[in-house]
Amino acid sequence: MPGLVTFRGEGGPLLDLRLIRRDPDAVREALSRRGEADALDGVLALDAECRALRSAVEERRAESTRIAKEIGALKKHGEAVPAGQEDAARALREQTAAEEETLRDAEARRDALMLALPNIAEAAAPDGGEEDAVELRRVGDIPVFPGGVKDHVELAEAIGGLDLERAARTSGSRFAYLMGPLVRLQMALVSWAVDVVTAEGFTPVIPPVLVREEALVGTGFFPADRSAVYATADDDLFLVGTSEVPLAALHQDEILDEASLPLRYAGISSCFRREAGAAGRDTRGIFRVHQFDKVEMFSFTTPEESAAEHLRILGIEESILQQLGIPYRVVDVAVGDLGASAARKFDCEAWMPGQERYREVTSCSNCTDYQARRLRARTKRGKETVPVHTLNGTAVAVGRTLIAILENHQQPDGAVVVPACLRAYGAPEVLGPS
RNA sequence: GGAGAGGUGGCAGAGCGGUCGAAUGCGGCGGUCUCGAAAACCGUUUCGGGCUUCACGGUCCGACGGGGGUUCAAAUCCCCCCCUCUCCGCCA
Repeated sequence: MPGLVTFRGEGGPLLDLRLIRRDPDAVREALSRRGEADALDGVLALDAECRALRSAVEERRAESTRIAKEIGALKKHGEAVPAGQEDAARALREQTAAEEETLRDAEARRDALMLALPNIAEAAAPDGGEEDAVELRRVGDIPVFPGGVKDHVELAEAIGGLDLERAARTSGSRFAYLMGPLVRLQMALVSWAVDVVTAEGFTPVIPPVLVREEALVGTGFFPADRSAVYATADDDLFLVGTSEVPLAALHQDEILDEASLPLRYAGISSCFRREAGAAGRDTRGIFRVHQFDKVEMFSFTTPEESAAEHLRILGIEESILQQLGIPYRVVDVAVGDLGASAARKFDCEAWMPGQERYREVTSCSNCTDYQARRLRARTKRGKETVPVHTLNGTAVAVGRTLIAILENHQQPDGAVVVPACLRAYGAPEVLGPS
């Protein structure tokens, strides 16, 4: 496909530069909620510099073209070129080259700053940091275990489904061998989830999990979260932490027909995370591991539809947890805890009896036009070309969902009753200790 | 991995140093004709950015896979990279 493009020379708008110019105070205030207000003034100063330089450079280029055309016309008609005209043109060009260098440099610095700015949060998103997420609701009854609670490691090992020690020997900490009955359970879970989201209009996709840097920049993981991503040693490829990355990049550099929106995809993939900076946290079991599998929903919508799509995705996530019989709560994540690309994020946290608290199992974000700008995924609005909106949400994060199933549905004898919806997909009714 | 051929507008496909953002065909859009439609005919149809405008618009710059170079002048010449295709090798 010859239309496949690598990188655009002159680059598209990132955070809407025009919006920044028109109303810098509003943007500054929005960014200050995320502690990034200062970065804006650097951008504004550089932008003014870039525009002044660009005007000057373009005038010179116009002059150069004019002279070149004159010379061309003369030569074409066999007439003599006035003495010194070519020398003058050369001198002008050399002058311009120096200015172009300055312009390129200024624009590169401006773009580097722009690339580091996070998205502007929705006004309704709560202020604050990690502790300031607002609980929206709790659904499902928390199970009680008079005879005592086992956590997922005990339960999984007892049924021959997990080997952590050998995984550590093979690959280090935060890896697992998932085995036997848990493999069957995972496969059922994935197949079922794919059916559920397919019924909701999401096209299943198995995407590449190794991607170029551009896809990670485009989705906002770079430069902000670079340390979380595995890089390959001999190739310029990176292992994705979520299929959101290749799904977003699916329509990179495209102008989508508005009538085709929303476009909905469900990525099925392994996910890889370095978990740098998480040392010592959640070290037990498979709650926080370097590799896990996930079914991920991803939507491209018009700007008007994204907020509704966000709630729709959240609804699907909740429906999945309800069908699995997992008690959960929904939280509205505070601005300071959003990823760079998100304008609003809802997490579903499942009750984990082994930890006696709610922990994140799914998450859905509205990235508005942030990723679309970076990836140049657009649609036509009359004569205008506008960025689309992108959203992503977890259908099933397999590892954490397995934990929630095991721990919530455990029996006094250590057996686990499998949710009914999975039985048609090849899961046994009960996982019994061997 | 080795050898070769290529990458041009939504698609097909010319152009191979000057007035080319780019012939032609198809498709799309608008119109004429028609009760309506088809056909025919006429017109129109890329993207990004700067300046200017309340706006409609105007004007200039850039882009022929990406980046760099040669030249007064590059889609056209040179170098590097990316991608596609064919053959060979290897492989699930």
